[in-house]
Amino acid sequence: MAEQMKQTAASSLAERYFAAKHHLFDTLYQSMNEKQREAVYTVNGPLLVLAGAGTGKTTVLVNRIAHIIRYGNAYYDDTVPNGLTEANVSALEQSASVMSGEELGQLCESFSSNPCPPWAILTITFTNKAANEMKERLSKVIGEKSADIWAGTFHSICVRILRKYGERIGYRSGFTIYDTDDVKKVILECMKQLNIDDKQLQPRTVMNTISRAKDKLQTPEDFMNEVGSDLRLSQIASIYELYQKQLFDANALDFDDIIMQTVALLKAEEEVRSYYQNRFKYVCVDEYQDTNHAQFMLTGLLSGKYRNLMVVGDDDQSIYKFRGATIENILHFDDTYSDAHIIRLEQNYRSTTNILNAANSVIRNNFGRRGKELWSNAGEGEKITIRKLDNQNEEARYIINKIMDQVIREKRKYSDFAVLYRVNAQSSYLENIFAKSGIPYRLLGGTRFYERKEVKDIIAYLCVINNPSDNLRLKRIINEPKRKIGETTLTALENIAAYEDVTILDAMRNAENYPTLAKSITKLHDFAYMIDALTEISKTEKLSVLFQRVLELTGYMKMLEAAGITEIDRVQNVKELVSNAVAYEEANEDATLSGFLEEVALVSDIDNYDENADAVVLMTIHSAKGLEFPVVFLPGMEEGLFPSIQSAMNPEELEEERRLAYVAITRAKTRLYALHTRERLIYGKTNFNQKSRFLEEIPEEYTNIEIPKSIRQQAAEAEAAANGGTVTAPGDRKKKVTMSKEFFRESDLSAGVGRTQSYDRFTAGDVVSHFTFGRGVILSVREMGADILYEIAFDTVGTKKLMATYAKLRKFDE
DNA sequence: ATGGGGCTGCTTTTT
DNA sequence: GCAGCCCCAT
Repeated sequence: MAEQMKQTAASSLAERYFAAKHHLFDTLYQSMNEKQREAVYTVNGPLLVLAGAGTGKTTVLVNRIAHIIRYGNAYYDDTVPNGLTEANVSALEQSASVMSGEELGQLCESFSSNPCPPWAILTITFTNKAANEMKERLSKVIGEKSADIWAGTFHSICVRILRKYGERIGYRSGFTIYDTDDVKKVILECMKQLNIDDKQLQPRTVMNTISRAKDKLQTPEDFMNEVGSDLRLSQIASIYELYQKQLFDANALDFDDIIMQTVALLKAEEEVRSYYQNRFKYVCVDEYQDTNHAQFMLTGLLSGKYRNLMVVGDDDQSIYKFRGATIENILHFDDTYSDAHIIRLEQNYRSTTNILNAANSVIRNNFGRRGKELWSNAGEGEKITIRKLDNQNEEARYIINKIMDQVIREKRKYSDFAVLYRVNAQSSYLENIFAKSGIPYRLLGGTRFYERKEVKDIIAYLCVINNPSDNLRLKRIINEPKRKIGETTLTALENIAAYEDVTILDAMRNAENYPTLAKSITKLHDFAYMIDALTEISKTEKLSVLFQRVLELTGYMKMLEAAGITEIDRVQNVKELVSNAVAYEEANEDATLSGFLEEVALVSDIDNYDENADAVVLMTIHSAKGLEFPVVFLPGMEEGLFPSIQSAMNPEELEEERRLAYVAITRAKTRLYALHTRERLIYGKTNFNQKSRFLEEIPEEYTNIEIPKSIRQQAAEAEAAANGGTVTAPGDRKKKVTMSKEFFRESDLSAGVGRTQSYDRFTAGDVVSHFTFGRGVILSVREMGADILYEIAFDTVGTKKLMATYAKLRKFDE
């Protein structure tokens, strides 16, 4: 009897101890909601976090990692300390309300259970930007220790593994990474060799098919066995085989190889596998909805020993199916990991309820979801503006007017605004009009920096220096600048190289031994020796010195400079490349050529997007994933464009488009404009598109459909206000428009920004000052309709062409 | 070997 | 609309 009493007392003491412990942790993380905390505490075993847009998943990831390092499995640990007394427990119970955050943190350390060193944690993200953000936030929370955490993209982590152990599956160090451009060239070459007509079988299709095969970890043999008697597929299979051989011979990997070969390495080499499996006690994967099968296998392998695998994703934001992402990874995570814990984050901290309700109503039309409804207590907010414009230029002007209006009236920053569109092709007209407006903007996407010819050329030189087998890159630069080494000589070189089983560069060094090269011996020797000399320099000198020498010795800079003004942009780009190399050198103590080339191969434009720059940002919806903006414009919400014409037939693709629409809507915090036009010029054709079905899916209660005033109405107003000035709408028809006394107004068809009643006229040579660009000198003046196009050399931003009505120039006075 | 001119064909999203 | 390709003339 007495024994029993004692036990009850002990267990209730233990219960109180656990309750107090939990309460202390809950207080420590009181800025988070219950679900978020649950995710932080759940450190052991497979964990799936379904995190809707804006639900604070990065916060969860960062805090969970910090928690693992400091406290381990403290929260769910069920051991009761020895000699627990009533006094201990009451002390704990009272601590939460009296302690500071720091003291609480200290106290909680006493509950630690298997805390984990930072080097045993791996976090995988999708973009470098996300990886950097993760590292930054981690270093804020846990300080220096964060440097030891492995945080990177799938590709950067795999490259790191391959650099270390790739030799075990036949890759030499210093391997090259081929981008889509390179891949296409190799594919075309393979097709030519195999006598497959590139008109009957599109290289694009071949590339995609091979890429999908690699996502599924299919080797050329696997693929060959699977295709059966299908002619097209067996053609692709033979291309795949040859392609893979060519890449391997060039010591090169494409993007898909980086993942696939790492998986192959981990599967084949027990020693390597157990090295990483022992090392990584905790593995976290962000954006899990965008992973493919190979990446699924990879995370499974890396976390294989401890099985502490956390994946975070949102099935509703899966928008990369087209490049092999399988939403099944997230939909079936709990099939594979039957003991998986699942947590849903549904409280949104980003947007107003009107925006969220609109997003929810759109995504609800998709089947095959895990089901999730975002909510927020940010208040109802403004309704979504839906507006029809006449054409894409009016649409762009509408956007500019709204931005200028809100910058002036609401004191918003330019960086509060984002213009998000479906296809990059939309960027050109937007950019044109933005450029004229004088509004600072940044355009992401389009031709990327590292895809520019001159940049790729210089990189190609460095690749050849780094990897002499890289024949593709060698061919790119062998005659750039012109060295009079043409098609004939090159073919001869390739034949010799293949026959002798040496590199093209070797064949060049030994040119004198081959009659077919007789005419070019000196030219070939010169080139090979130049590469040799640069290779020597690369071994002893710093990266920045190597860069200078490459520009000099190859004659590349001279070639650009000789071309004069027409190539001035290219000179700039090359210089920017050099400064990137210098920056890389400064940021990395052990800066190597391989390392730099690797970074170059794996960065994207979005990684360089600087959130601090005060500029409107223009980009595709895909690039905007993970970002948020107070005000978002969605131009081109039209059938045929969004959803795109090619998805209309296919229900699955249509669902992906709808998810993309969901991503687009949920980028906005407080204000959203969805725009569509009567006619649209795109890809050189004018289309008359219906309003997008996604807009029809938003209930009226959340939207405000703006009706433009009719032209007649405007004319009447103009009559009434006799003090108005005459302006001409860009493009055409003179009409009278009232100019308001206000700084500017939005008038529906004319749409101009800052059309003051009159503006000064300048002539070439005048010194002017601009709202954002500052001081500049007028270079040229051109009448354009009723407007004037000024070319102005600004002190800070270089030469720009601005329309007088938008630029709002003032005479410069000291 | 090179450079220009004209033509075709392709345009969804990108680590 | 435009990039990249091919063919032809130098």
